[in-house]
Amino acid sequence: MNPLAELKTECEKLLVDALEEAYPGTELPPVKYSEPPSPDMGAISSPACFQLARTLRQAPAKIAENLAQCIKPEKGGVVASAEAVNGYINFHTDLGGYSELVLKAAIEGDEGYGFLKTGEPKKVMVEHTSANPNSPLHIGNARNSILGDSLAKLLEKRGHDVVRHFLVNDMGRQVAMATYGWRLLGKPEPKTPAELWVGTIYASVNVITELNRFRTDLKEAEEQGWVYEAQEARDEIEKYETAADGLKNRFPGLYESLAKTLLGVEDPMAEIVTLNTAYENNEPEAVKDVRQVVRYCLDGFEASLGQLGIRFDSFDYESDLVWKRAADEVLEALNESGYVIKERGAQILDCDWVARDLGLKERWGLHPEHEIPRLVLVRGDGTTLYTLRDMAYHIWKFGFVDRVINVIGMEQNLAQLQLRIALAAIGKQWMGDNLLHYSYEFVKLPGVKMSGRLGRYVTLNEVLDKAVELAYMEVDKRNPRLGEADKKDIARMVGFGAVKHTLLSVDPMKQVVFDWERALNFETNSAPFIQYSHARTCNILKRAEKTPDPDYEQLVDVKEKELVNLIAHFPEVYERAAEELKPGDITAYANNLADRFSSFYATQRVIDAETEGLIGARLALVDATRITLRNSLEVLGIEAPERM
RNA sequence: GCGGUCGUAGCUCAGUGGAUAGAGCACGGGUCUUCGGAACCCGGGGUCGCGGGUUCGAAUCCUGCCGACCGCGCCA
Repeated sequence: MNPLAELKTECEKLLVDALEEAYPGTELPPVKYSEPPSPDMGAISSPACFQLARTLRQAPAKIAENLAQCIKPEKGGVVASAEAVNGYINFHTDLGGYSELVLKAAIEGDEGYGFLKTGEPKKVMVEHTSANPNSPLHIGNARNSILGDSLAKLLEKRGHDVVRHFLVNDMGRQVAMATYGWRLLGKPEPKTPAELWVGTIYASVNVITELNRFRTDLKEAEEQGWVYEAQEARDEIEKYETAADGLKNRFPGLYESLAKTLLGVEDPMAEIVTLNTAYENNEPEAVKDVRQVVRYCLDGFEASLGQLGIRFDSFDYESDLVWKRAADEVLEALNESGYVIKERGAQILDCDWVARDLGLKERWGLHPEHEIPRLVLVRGDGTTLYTLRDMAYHIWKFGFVDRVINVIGMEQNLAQLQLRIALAAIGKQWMGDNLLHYSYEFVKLPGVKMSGRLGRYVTLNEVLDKAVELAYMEVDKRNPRLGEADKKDIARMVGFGAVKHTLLSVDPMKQVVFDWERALNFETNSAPFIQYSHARTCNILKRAEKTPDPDYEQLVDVKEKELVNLIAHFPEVYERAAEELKPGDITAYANNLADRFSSFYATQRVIDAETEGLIGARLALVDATRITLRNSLEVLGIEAPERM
């Protein structure tokens, strides 16, 4: 299952024995192994001599020499020899034995190859996407969805029991605004795509009311002769007018129709607040309308993400928590904790006090001097704020899972920290300990930031459509005789793969500027490149008419050794990626493997190799590559076509 | 002001204490009598933001500074 681990164990034993012989009584430092720059220098190497240099008071190179001389590989093992180079001890593997061990592990492991199981399986919830249900998913939300789903897959393969949840933020003003606009239009049936249509209504209402507001401001400023204020208003008006132009192009007549209707409304914001309050109070008419608008959006989300194979186990409505008065108990517990301050009728949690009192700063690795801002729980007028509901939501989550991973943008860093502190304040520190905010940076458009309020975004659907269209042209060009259904199927896999790979291969903490060219790149260092390599492996295997007994000793070429080494590393690469929640490690690995395979493919013949034994061995190598590429793609949520 | 994140080739990015800092794109030059050219091979191109420190060894850890972004709501 893990051939590399077997190799390491053997090296470890040889090192310990050699050390005892060369330097009796010396302890081998904790194991770390690295790969030599070239497979010609060995399959694996130990830098232990650098660590030993201090205690033994000798140069690392000298120690390595002495140690290497004492290393006596056993017969039947996979280590053939060891040599000292620059202070490293490089282990060479037995020509046939190691290749056989690795390739058999991959081929026999097949669909399970590399997915090392955890010793402590847990119930884990991954909450991701949770986009406001009043605008379409854009490429920024997509980063969240794709990361979240990949995390879920990584954890599942590790043996955890994973559920995927989506929090429906239906209590906000934004949703009320969208619903209000929909009512103004006479509650029409949505145009498609429905979520873009709803998003346009929402942004239009927002832009129109803001424009009206700033125009009034401007008029007043001009009358009063306030130069600065007037200029400020003019700048805002310009910004919103630009947004309005964009919106007018989306659904003909929609913006104009809303603008006309809103002209007759004296205070639209007041009406939106009224609708929001009615919804909060569970009034049937409001519930019916708001839920309808939310439904339009969620159906769209499910359709877009469903294409990508991303699905949820549950959609949790914030309003349900409100109607159940779930926050009441939480507030009571907080008040009993003694950490709550009252100020002009408001109730405020002193987060810094909690953190100091419970030693959370040290426990969670926060700056000890840093004062954590306090958190208002209840307003002066007695109404509650979001955090209370969020606490109730998380207590509910922890009712059936051991660990929660929230995939949420980094702008919520403080809010998520305060949430954990608040949970600790009411004696639920274990929840704080097991709540991970998986933070990521937003996606920028060249020059501007995306904004739902202004209706300014590149939608996920747009990106997917364009990617698939491009992929189709590519497939059609290369494989014109393929059936139409097959072409479409392949184009879908390739196009979606390209988009996913682009978003997964960049560190989540890095801001990315959305770039069509990069997202739709099909060349080396992309999903299509990996998929293409996979298709090639399949093709070779399909064309092989016979599968002679492999003679692994004939795999002597550097390119073959590189491939064997890479395949051997997959279990550990996966394990690390799953433990550290870094899908990017897998994209890098898969690229590397595909790259090395392409290089092998260019120079080594497989099905008409020189000898029968070599044909068999290379077929095994190709098969193991195929399996490893496919398994890598699987945890990334990218499909592996057998031809393209 | 305080806190967080980021700063690596012209561009987009890998690289969380080990050997000569790597890919792709772009640029220049090559490879097909071929299991699929979405390919392969070669080349130019780097003060790893700047300065100090820790270490046998630092892009990586610590510290100061500079720059970009985010946060510090009785919003959600």
